Parts: sequence; structure tokens; C-alpha cells
Amino acid sequence: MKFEDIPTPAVHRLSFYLRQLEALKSTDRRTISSKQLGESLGYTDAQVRKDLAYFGQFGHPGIGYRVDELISQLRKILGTDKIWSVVLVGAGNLGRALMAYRGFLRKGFQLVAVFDADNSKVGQSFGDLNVLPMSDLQKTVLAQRVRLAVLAVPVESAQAVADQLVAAGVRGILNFAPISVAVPSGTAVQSVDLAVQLEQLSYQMNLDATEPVSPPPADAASAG
Amino acid sequence: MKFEDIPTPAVHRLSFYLRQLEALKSTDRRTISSKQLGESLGYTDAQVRKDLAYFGQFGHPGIGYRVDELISQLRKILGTDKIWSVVLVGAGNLGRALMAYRGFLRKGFQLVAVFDADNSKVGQSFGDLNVLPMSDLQKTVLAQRVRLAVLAVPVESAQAVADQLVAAGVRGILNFAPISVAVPSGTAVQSVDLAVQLEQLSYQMNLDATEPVSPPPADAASAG
DNA sequence: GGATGTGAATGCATTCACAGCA
DNA sequence: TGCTGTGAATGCATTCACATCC
Repeated sequence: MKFEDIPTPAVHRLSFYLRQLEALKSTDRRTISSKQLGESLGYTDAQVRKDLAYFGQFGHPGIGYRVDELISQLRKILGTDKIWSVVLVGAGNLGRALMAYRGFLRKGFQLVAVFDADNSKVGQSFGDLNVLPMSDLQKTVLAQRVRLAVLAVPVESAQAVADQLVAAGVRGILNFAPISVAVPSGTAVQSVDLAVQLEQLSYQMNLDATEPVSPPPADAASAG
Repeated sequence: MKFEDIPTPAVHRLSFYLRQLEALKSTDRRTISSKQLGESLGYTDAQVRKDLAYFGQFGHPGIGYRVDELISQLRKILGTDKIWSVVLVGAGNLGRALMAYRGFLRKGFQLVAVFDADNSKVGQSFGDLNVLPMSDLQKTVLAQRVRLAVLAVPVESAQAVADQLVAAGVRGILNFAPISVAVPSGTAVQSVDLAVQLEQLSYQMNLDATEPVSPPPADAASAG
């Protein structure tokens, strides 16, 4: 089976397996069964086994999966056994918060440059780095062969910046602007839109007939 | 067909249709076909029609969908035709950035309280609001009948805070901590984990045999 | 002609269930 | 006995293709 036709949802779950396993490292647990791993994440045991089996035989019948072993296999599969250089475009509140958020940089990613279109921000320090002007983007990305970018700019400029990134050689974009960024095939985009996610929650509440807007407080509380 | 068994991916796409349509409002466009709407988001026309048809007949044969009409239908379906009260837990960098990010609060959501466990943060101003201590969470959420929460706390406390939120009556949580938050059935969780998303990009790059880590710059650049 | 809405057909992902190994 | 890996069976989502309406 070729890598290309492994189900996308399966690849996505791999990241959660890895996260869960890494949390386990601080405990004294050495092995884990597909059942245990699945239950902690809300999946079935068959699902876990099938997902992992797409990539090889990592388990030990009668034993389960060895935690260390599976972690390193998953890192290899996901490509985070090597370090990826990442640039950030947009040094505003969100950009800063994202980079500062603890655990953002789980091993495997290193921020190598930060850009902003606002000249008043250029030159400001940003962790170990200084904010660079957009005019430096092309040459920096090219020179350092950067392949990944985080896009935290206002929605109006998101598409234009994405175009520049792709032109400079970036092949994966993590986009925080609320727009569907168009990129040529061969380039991947992952998007995070808070409004979209809240809407999904709102929809799910409607299913339970949970009432929105706070009416004047009474005393009862109901749930499905 | 009952609301409960509409495909999750379809509901998710609804949010993107809505986002796209809202962007269209600033133009003079009055109607749009399933083909046009789909193309702008990378879906087929049949997909768009099927998704919308799960909820009713919103289109006009020979014409397409009227933008205004479809927007209000989608808001109704997603539950954002009413205002949902939202609380934020965690007034750190991320929490502040999330709330400040323009467009975060697309109509339909209103932040009514902010909590933080760090006493030095309590009392600080946060937009129109003041940061409250965690000890106020229960009574505030209960009194205002809040059903949605944004969780931007360190991973160690995420599960405990989620438990408190659920106990207070929250039924939907948007979680930014890198952990799989367990909640009782009847409560929904949406999660955002930056490391997970970068890993997904990393995996997709591997498919194209794009090399990670910057070796000393040469002159060639390749792409699939 | 130009578009929707929708049953039928296809294709994809998950689950079952069991052979096989430690 | 306990657990994996995996073909076969099921179930879900997408796409096709066409009757229908403006």
C-alpha cells in the first residue's frame, strides 16, 4: 500500500497516538495495548491496530506496543524525527502567543525567522529572533530552504502572503486567517478558524436543544 | 432525516460555505451556484448541493442560491442566529490573543467572563471585562446559564478545569491544551493543537520527498 | 439553457472476527 | 491467555446522472 492512499483520518489519529504516548513517558509504563491506547482517546482497539498496521508491524502479540518503540516509529512516519525549519509571518498578538504557548514546539520544529508587514514591528525582538521586513521573506526562505510557514496575518493579506511563501519555496502552511487559502498542488495547507470551531459547537448544542442567550437566571439546570 | 445523522464532514463544510458567503456580501453578488461556491472551496458542485439539501431546499433551479437567504439559513442551522454567551478560562498570552484576533467573534458569540487561576492576573482588565478568580467560575456560569467555554490553560490543569466547566453547566468546550479532554456524553469538545497540525503538514511534505532541515544553501530548488 | 434536489451507484473508512504468535 | 495483524463484511460519505423546474 502506498503512503498516498492511507486514509487521511488515520494519519490524523497518528498524531494523537503520539501525543498520548509522549504523555505516558513520564509514567513508568513500558507497553500499552491497542485497547488501552484507543480508550484513552475514544477510539476502538481495532481502529488503533488498523491505523498502525498501515505503516508496518510495530506491535508484539501477547504484549502490546512498546511505548518508546512506537513513539520513534510514529515520529519517523510523521517526519518529526528530523527538525523542520519554520517561519512565522505576522508578529502580532496571535503570532506571539502561538510561538510562546508552551508545548507549541513539540520536538521536530524550529522557528528560524519572523516577518511582519508593519514597519513599526520590524526590528523588535521576538524570542531569540528579530522581526524582519516582508521584503526579506523571499531571500531568507530560499537561503534556508524553509518548507513550513505559520500564517498569522489579517485576512486581507493572507492570500497574497501565501502566494509569496509558495513562490519562495514553502510547501506547507498553517493558516490562522479566516479564509480558504488557495495554493498550487504539491503545497499543503492546514487551517485553524476559531469562528468555525465555535459554530461547530453551537450546532452540536442545538442537537441537545440547549438554549442559547442567557435569560434571567431561574433555578433549574437540565441536560440530555 | 434526523439532525443527528447528518454526516459530520457535511456540517463542518457548512461553516465554510457560510464564511465564503459572508465574504461575498461586500461584493455586489446576489446569487451563487453550487458549482461556483464549491470551486472557491475545493469541493464539487454535487457535494455542495447534497450538503445543503440535508437541511432543506434553499436553492432556486436555474438561478442558484440567493446569498442573503443562504446566509441566514446557514446561521439558523448552525445556531448562530442567536447569541451564545462564552466564557474564557486562561487569561494568558494565548487567551488574550484569541479574543483580540479580529474576526474571532463572527456574529453569534459574546464573551461574558474571563477566569484565571493566577491571582496576579485576577482583577486585570480584559477588553471590557475584568479577570475573575477561578472560585467565581461555578456561580458565574450557572447564573448566566453559559453553555460554551474556551479553554486556554496549561495542559496540566486542562482536565480539571474542563470538569469544573461541565459541572457548572457548560456543554461545549473549545480546547487549546494539547490533551484529549474527557467529558460526559452530551458535552461537545473541539480541540486545536498546533503541534498536531504541524505534524500533519510534516507528514504531507514527506509524501513529496521534500527534505527537512536546511543543509548549507546550494543553488537548486526542487518540487513535486 | 442553466440550475437544483435526489435516488442509485460507487468508493472509502471502520468494524468484525479470527488465525497466528508470544 | 493475551494480544496483534488482517481479510471480509459492514456502514458511511461522495459522486453520478437525471428528472424537474425557472
